[in-house]
Amino acid sequence: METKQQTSPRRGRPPKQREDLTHTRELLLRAGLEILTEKGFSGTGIDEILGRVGIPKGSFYHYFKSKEAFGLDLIDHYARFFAHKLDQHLLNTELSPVRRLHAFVDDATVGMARFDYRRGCLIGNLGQEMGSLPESFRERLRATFEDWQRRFVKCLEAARKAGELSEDADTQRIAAFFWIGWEGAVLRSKLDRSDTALNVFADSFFASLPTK
Amino acid sequence: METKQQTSPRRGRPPKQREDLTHTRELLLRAGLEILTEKGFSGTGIDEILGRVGIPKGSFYHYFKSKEAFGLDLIDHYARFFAHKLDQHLLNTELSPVRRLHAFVDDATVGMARFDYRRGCLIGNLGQEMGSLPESFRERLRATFEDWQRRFVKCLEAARKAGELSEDADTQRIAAFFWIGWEGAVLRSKLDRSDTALNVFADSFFASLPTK
DNA sequence: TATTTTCGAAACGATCGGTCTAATATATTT
DNA sequence: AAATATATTAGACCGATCGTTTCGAAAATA
Repeated sequence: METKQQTSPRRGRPPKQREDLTHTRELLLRAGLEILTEKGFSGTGIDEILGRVGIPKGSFYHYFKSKEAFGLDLIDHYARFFAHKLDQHLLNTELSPVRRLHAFVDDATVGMARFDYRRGCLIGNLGQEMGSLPESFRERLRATFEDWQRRFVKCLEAARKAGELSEDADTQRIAAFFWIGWEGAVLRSKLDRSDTALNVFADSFFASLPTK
Repeated sequence: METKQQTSPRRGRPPKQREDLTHTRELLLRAGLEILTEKGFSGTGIDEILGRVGIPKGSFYHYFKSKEAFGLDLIDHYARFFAHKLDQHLLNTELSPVRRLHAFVDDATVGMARFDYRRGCLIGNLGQEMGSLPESFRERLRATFEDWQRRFVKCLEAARKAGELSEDADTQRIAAFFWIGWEGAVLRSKLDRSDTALNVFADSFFASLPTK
C-alpha cells in the first residue's frame, strides 16, 4: 500500500480537492435531477443529459465512472437537498409542530405546480423502477425514506408534547403512513397533471391525526 | 366502410375467433403483464417477452402493430382483470361492506407476497413512468383509476347505508384517498420487499374511516 | 388449388451505455 | 521560463440492444 508517496514533493498539477466548485459536475447533477425526476432512470439516456448542458461524453465519464454511479450520486444529492428543505419547515420554531407539517406539504405542492406536475420525487421514481435498476440503488432509496421519516417523527413528537397530538399517538406509524401515501399522491398528481391528489391526501391525512 | 364483406363466404384460413385459444396472443399478454408489473415499460424490451414464451418477433408484430399498441392492450387487459377481482370482493354480499374492503386489501396483500413483492400494479407502474411514455397511455391510466374508484365508492355507499360509516361520510373523497395512498403502499412495498407498507397504510386507512 | 392467417428468422437503422485517444488547460517544480 | 504532470475537454467509435420491417414458409379452410 505504498503506492501513494507522501514524503517526496509531488510534481505537476495536483488533483482538485475542493468539492464545491467542480462546475461541470454540478451542472450534470442538476440537469440529471431535472430529467430523472421527470422521466426516470431507464427512460433517460446519458446523451439527453449531455445535450441539455452541452457537455461531451468525455467529461461525463471523467466525473462518473458509469450511469449507475451517476444515479447513486444523484440519489445522495437529492436526499441531501430534500432533507434540508424538510428541516427548513419541520424545525421552524415560529410555527406550531403540526403547522410545520402543513407548511412543508404546502411548499411541496407549489413546488410540483411550478413544473406543471411534470417532475415528481426522485426517490419515489427510482423506487418504482427498482425492478430494472441496479440492486445497489435499493438500500440508498430505503435509507432515504427512513431518514425523511425520522425527521417527520421528531416533528410529530414535538406536536405530541405540545398537546397537538394525543398522548398515546404512535408517531412512528403516523410518519410511515404519511410517506407511504404522500409518494402515492405525488405519483397520481403527475399522472393527472393536477394538485388534486396532493390535496386529497394531505387533507385526509391531517384529518386522521389523533388530536385527542 | 365496405371493406369487411360479411355476406360472401370467406376463403382461406379463418381467423382464430375463440377468445380462449388465441394462444400466442394470450401468451404474449400474460408474459408482458408479468414482466411489466415487475420492470415497467421502458425497462422491458420486447425481446425479453419473446424469449420468455419462445415466440419470434414476426408473431409479435402480427398481433400488435407496435410496442405502444401492445402496452395499451396490456392496460385494458389488466384493468379488466383487476376490475373483476375488485367486484369479486366488493360485491360479495356475504360480508358487510367494510369487511369487503378488508377482504380486497387482504387478497391484494397475499397477491404481492406470492411474488415476493417483486410485482406491483401495472397501472401504478405506468403512471409513474408517464414522463417517458406515449401520451396515449395517460387517459387510459386515468380512466382505470377512476373506474376502480367508482367501484370503491359503491361499496362505501353501501357501508354508509348499512350504518358502518357515518351518514355524512364523503365517499368520493374516501375512495380517492384510498387509491392515492394504496398505490404508494404498493410502490413502497416493492422497494422494501415487505408487506409492512401495505399493512401500515391499510390499518391507518381503515382507522380513519368516519364510523360516526 | 386458392386464399388467408400465422409463424419463423434474419436483418434494419437508431440508440443505448461505455471506451478510446488525442488535444488543451492549468498548476507545480526545476 | 521550461519542463513536467495532471485535469478536463472533445468527439469518434464500439458492441449490444432497442423497436421495427421484411419476406417467405407453414398451416388451415374454401
